Amino acid sequence: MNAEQSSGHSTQHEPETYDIAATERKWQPVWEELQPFRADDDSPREKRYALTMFPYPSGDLHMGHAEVFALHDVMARYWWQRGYEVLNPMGFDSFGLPAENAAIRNDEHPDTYTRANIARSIESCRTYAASFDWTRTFNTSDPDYYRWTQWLFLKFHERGLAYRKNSAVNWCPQDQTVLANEQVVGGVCDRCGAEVTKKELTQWYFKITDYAQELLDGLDDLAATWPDRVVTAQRNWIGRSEGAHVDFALHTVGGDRHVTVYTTRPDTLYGATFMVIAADAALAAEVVHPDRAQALADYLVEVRKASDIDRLATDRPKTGVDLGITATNPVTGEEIPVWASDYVLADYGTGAIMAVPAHDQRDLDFAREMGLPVRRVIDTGEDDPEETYVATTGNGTYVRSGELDGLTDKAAGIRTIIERLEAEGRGTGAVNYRLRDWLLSRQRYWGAPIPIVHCPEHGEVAVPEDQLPVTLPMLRGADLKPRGTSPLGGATEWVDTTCPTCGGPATRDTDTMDTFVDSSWYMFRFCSPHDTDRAFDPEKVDAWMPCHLYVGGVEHAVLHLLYGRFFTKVLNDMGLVGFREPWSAQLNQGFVINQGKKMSKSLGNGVNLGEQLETFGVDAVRLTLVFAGPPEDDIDWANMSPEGSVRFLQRAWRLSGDVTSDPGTDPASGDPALRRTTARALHDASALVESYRFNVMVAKVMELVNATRKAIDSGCGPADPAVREAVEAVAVMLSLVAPYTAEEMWHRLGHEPTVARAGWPAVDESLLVEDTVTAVVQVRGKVKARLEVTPDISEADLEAAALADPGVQRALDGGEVRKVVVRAPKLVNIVV
RNA sequence: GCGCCCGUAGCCCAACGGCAGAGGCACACGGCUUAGGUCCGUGACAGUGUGAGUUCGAAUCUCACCGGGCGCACCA
Repeated sequence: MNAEQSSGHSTQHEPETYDIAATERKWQPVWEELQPFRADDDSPREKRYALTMFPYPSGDLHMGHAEVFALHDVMARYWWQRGYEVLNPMGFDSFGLPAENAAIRNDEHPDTYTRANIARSIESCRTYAASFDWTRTFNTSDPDYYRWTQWLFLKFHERGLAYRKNSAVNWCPQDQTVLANEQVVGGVCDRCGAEVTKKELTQWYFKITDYAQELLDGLDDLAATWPDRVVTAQRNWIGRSEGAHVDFALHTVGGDRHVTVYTTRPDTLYGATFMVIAADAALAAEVVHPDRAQALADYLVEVRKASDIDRLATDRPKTGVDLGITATNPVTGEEIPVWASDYVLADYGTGAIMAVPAHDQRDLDFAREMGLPVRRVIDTGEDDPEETYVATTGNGTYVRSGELDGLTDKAAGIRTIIERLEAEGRGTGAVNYRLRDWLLSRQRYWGAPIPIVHCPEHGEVAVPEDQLPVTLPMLRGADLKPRGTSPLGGATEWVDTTCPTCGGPATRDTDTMDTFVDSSWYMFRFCSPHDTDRAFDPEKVDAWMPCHLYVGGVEHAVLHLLYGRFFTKVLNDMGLVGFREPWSAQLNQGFVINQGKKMSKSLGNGVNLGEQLETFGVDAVRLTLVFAGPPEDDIDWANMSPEGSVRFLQRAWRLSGDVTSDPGTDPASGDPALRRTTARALHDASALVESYRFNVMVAKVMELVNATRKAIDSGCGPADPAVREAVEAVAVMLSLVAPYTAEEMWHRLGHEPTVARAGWPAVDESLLVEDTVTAVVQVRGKVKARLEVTPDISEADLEAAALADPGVQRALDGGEVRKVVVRAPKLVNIVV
């Protein structure tokens, strides 16, 4: 569809043709003028905060953006129509690697690329008619924003929640920077897919583990309004387990010492026949017998060669070295050998385990490999693991377990052992989490500098708040090339500074923050985006938040969504916000795919959004995406029909030209049947939007359009007030999905812009009550008759009517009626 | 290996335990048209992946299996 074609084909039969391109051009400037979606902090209306994950500014929008913005916009626009004051902001997560890499390639500054892309993105969004409040926009790479990112870092630092430690960290050789655990998926870099290696480095961390239990508990409430998969992913990621810390006496050459292990099965302590220490834990090197030190060192070399991918392979044979020392099993008093292996992780639990080969498959595999003893202490009725090499983990009767012998209850066994250990001072019940602290420093340029100065005298010194922001030095092109250390280190003038405490020479921290830090608090900033005195205005934040709906991709299930929750809890502890969860409800959209596969350059199956918009228009593309199916489902563009969407929009548009009654006509005297259809459509559409069934909502509008067409052509006629009522309802409902068409319809109906703020028509409840209802009569569950009855018919009357029906009588065929189930006024089922 | 979600017409998808079809695409036929479809109308097409069970009644609840998708997975 384009303008030339339509005007060229105007005929006396179709004098009016809907010119999509012209309509888009017509209303855009009008909306710019009206600014119908500017959120007013002081509005007396009830507030709604509709947030969609702000994007990295990649330039033109693509199909994925188009989908999420279309879905999100349905809810934002619906809330406006229902009379809420809606905050629907948009900004850009504009720090990050793509801009930096582009700057290296093009020998420029990342900001140049970033700003150009942001301008294009905003333009695309405006054409797309997303109902964002552009007066609140910001970019996380602007000093006005990252100054507050730095301020928050300092607040965390004050509270001991930002700290530095040395440890083996994830290193992406491609991006030349460290990564948080959350950014490593299956051993590869989440961003670039390169195989992640380990590196021993001193890095900054946020102490998210302090909030592990609360992050977990909060999910119980969110489970009702968040997608299951996100809640599950976060639960898994936090990975709470219950068990015990058990102390073992370790006999080393240098003397005895205690080592604590973490176990979820303290009840199997009698079956612990050896101990394993993580090979890369400092402890292993400390306790190893001198004769075995070389073997351990050799082994470590081997271990470090193995990539995460190798390490994650579950069928990988167990390896390890005997440390040449023994430990005392605290309940049996036995001396058991101590080994080092890479199947024990240094940074989980205590980095050391008690091995119970009979009841843990990993320990059994290791015992088998090394020829270590296996002792069954729970008889589950299955074959002995010692013979089958299959560890038994189920319930059974304790054997060879001292005071536990004869017990059959696992919980009781665990309780008994913990009580004994606690009484003897050899252990205690313990809870452990899989969640690790959040590694936030990055060795790249395009991020917020960490506002810390390192002083030879005073160590880590916070940059005073009044000296924020610590702005990035001007580096460009080759200066930004990754060298394994932060590019900021090369800016010596910037690095060399004075200690805020003593005034002596000192150096700035040269790492920048993970961009996930920027996005962990942006939802607060939107509430007072131009505040120059503070990160956000607590009063405004409490007025708008928590967000009533957060729409975005499920790929952030444990990254952004966990970090943002963590920040919110800390800010609440600091007294800056009045709530502990930032997003009350969440919706994940699916992907737009093509021909069954993810769109990609290599497959050559990409769909260009710009071309689709050019060909079908903004409204039709939006409509297609919303109508395609449930929002969470993937959309295969190859199965979609934007042509059909165009046709429907024209069909709807045409209705607006057929209405002959005047604006403001009282619909009360209108055709009752059409009025009921309209009322029903509005009523159903509300419920459907509120439950995110946007595709079904669109179907309801289509139904109303069809009914109205019929009423005009072969029913009450175009002059009937019910027709105007119906078409106006179509325009308002359509404004959630197809804003241009809806506006044009509204205009043709004789109204002033904008339909987007016209308000949801009030539904006359009496019109929702049907005069008659079709009652179904079943015999043996099969439909045998339909009766038109009043909605308030009594069960007895309905039963009598059903039994009197000739068709039913025939079906009964004289058989004996054993039971009659009546569900007035809809159904009767006769059991013979 | 463990857990979760999903299988309805040629296709995309609807259906408080109660008439399997709301809507759309594609298709066929008719109308309007010099013609076309971006118009109007009509129609055909599934018995709900398979097998059991619960129930007066199952697409819907339960179990098993088949097929597809997702998450977790050496975390002691």
